[in-house]
Amino acid sequence: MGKAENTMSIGVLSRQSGIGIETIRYYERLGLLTPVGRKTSGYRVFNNDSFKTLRFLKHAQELGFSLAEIKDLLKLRANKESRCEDVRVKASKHLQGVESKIEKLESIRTVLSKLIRQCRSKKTSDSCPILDCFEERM
Amino acid sequence: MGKAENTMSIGVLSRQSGIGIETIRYYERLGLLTPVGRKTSGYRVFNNDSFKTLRFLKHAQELGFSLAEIKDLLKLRANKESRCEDVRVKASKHLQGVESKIEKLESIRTVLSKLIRQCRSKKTSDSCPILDCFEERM
DNA sequence: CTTGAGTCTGTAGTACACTACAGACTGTAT
DNA sequence: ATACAGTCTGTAGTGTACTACAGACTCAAG
Repeated sequence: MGKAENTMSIGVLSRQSGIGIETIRYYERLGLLTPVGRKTSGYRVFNNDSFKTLRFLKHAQELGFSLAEIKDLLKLRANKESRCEDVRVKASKHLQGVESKIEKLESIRTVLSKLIRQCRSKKTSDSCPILDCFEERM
Repeated sequence: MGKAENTMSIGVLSRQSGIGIETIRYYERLGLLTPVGRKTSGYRVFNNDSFKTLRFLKHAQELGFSLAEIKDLLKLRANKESRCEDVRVKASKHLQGVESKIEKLESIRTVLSKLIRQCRSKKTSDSCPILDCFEERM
């Protein structure tokens, strides 16, 4: 053991995580990722935990969590106490949001595909069902 | 007949359409809605067509079209020539975008609800399946 | 004629998640 | 010693769709 701390500069972290340097600094400004320290020169020092945090962040982001939500999740991850319940609640709320987005998009899909079908099968060549629909009052 | 042109000020148009004055002026800047004229004072003059254009815009927006897409649609609406085909193509493209968004959201929903279920039914109280998942490499 | 509401232009702010600089300093290899 | 890559801070720009505001002008009613 000893001091094999696995530290790295921001450039290395960036290359390893596939996240841009500017983006990493941006995450720091938002309080999502704090360097483990600084060199006397002011250079940020990161370690493997930083890398894990970034991976966590990316995964959460891929599931549609905003950076603000992710900030909360990271806090829960840091506190080892009773976080699982809270995480589940946050995830459930987020799931609800996802589901309502899906519903909205599905109703849009229904309307749109109906209009496109009408348009394709229309006989009267002078008016466009889609444009007509958009002009009508609801 | 005669000159019952049904003109109105921006404030009246705003109230009738439910769209804010600033927003109407913003639409004008983007080239989506041009007043039919100006008074000597510089006041914008609108008419019933302006109202119809705004209604068109809102309906298209409710179906998820961006203002840039709507600008194109409005151009097609203005040209009386062979627009229906073009409109259908634009609508179909938009529908594809909607469908791919739905797919993405559905896969998110699947993953999320699975994680939440795992979390609810877990026995081991020390680790959180959701947090664990986010930390894992893909 | 005065008051108050309406409107004008131009600019800037909001939210979100980045992205891009300028200008200065540091670290490393030759 | 010097070149060059890496990093620093702070500020500003991107895209989307608004929204707000300052300061000036106009319009209608009493």
